[in-house]
Amino acid sequence: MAAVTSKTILCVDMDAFFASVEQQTNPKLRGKPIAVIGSGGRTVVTTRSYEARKYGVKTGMNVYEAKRLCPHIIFVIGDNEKYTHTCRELTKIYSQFTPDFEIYSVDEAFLDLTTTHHLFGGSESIGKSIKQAIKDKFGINCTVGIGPDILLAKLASDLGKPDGIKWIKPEDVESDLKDLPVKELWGIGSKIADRLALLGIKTCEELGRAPSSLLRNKFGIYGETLKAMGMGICNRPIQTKPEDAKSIGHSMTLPKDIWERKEIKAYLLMLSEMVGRRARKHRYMGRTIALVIRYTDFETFSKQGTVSDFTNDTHVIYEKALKMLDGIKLKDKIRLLGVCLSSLINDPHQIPLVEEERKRKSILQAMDYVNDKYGEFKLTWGSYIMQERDAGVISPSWKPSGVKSVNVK
DNA sequence: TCTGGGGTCCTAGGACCC
DNA sequence: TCTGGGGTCCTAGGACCC
Repeated sequence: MAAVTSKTILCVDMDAFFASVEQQTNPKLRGKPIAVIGSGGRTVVTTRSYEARKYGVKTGMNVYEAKRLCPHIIFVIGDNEKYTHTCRELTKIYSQFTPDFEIYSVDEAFLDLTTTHHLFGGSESIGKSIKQAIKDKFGINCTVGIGPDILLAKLASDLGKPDGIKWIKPEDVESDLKDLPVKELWGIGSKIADRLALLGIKTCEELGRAPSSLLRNKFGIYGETLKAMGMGICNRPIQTKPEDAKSIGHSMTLPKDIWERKEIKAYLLMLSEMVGRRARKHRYMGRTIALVIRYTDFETFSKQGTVSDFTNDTHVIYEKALKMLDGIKLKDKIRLLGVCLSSLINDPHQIPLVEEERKRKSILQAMDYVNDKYGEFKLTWGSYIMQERDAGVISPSWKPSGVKSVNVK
């Protein structure tokens, strides 16, 4: 392999982003254990402050469990506006240091400083400047990780948390990864970690030294990637231009489990409209439609089908979803319903976004991310879209009464 | 009193065609 | 007598991420 011209990647990861924003907005919350949750009745903890973490409160916990662990925890319903606004402002800070950055999610970004770090006194100096700028402007902390690739920059930010700055230099990769559990790496979850453990591989060093043939045999095409990851090598480039979406979907845990077909249909229509409307707004059409169902006992499955023509028409999506529902003999009450449109193409009837709006589109994606997180019907994806929604895009005539309870607040 | 939502990528198996 | 196999499309499900 040819000697790699080392890149310099910087990862900025907000510390407890939503919770920090809330604490900054409302001084009464500062220094206290808080958890940001959704507005629905069956919500979970999305972000918890560092004060709450001390009690063992974790992301994904339901509110009762969080309360049990931390009786004086304060729950705050998430406010997309605040987070998307902050995210948008953050990009202004990043762009001062490089044109090549990727908004990976609403609270995380990667900056490629390879060609610009020398202009600002080095990457560590940039990291400090960014941290300070964010602190000054928003009063919140972030952690900066620096590394020769995206995997290591991300790892560095994880290791540096909270409110830290950590640099994994090329010459330190080997020692930094030596005893690091593989689970710490971005892309290795609990299942893969378990399977690796069965092979006697627990640390990154062991992973990097494992025989390719073994990994390939056990993990297929991903085996090579895993081995490279163990050595701290990652070829994923910074995506400065957002890629086209592959799917657009919405799902919701219903306010209560339902069985009545009439009720199910009402939700399916609503979900189909949410999907169709988003596809139309972003100029996509698709021809694969999936219906997702979760029963009371959490058993979850999906059924998908293909329609002959690409569509983003609410009713085409709805009718297909309904047809697939007809093919299912429900064994229990339904807890969650979802509709997803995939096999997407750009809507040929619409003019694609011009090049100059690329960056803006990536910000949009980040905002989508927030709204995805609070994907309930009443929530918007960004301020400028809210107006249209407020204008009543969803006809109240077919809005099922049951949804109202979701919409409240 | 239970357990969110939106994505991407990968695999495996079947249908169908040449 | 015997038995093919590549390629593509499609569906279902799992793992991972924020």
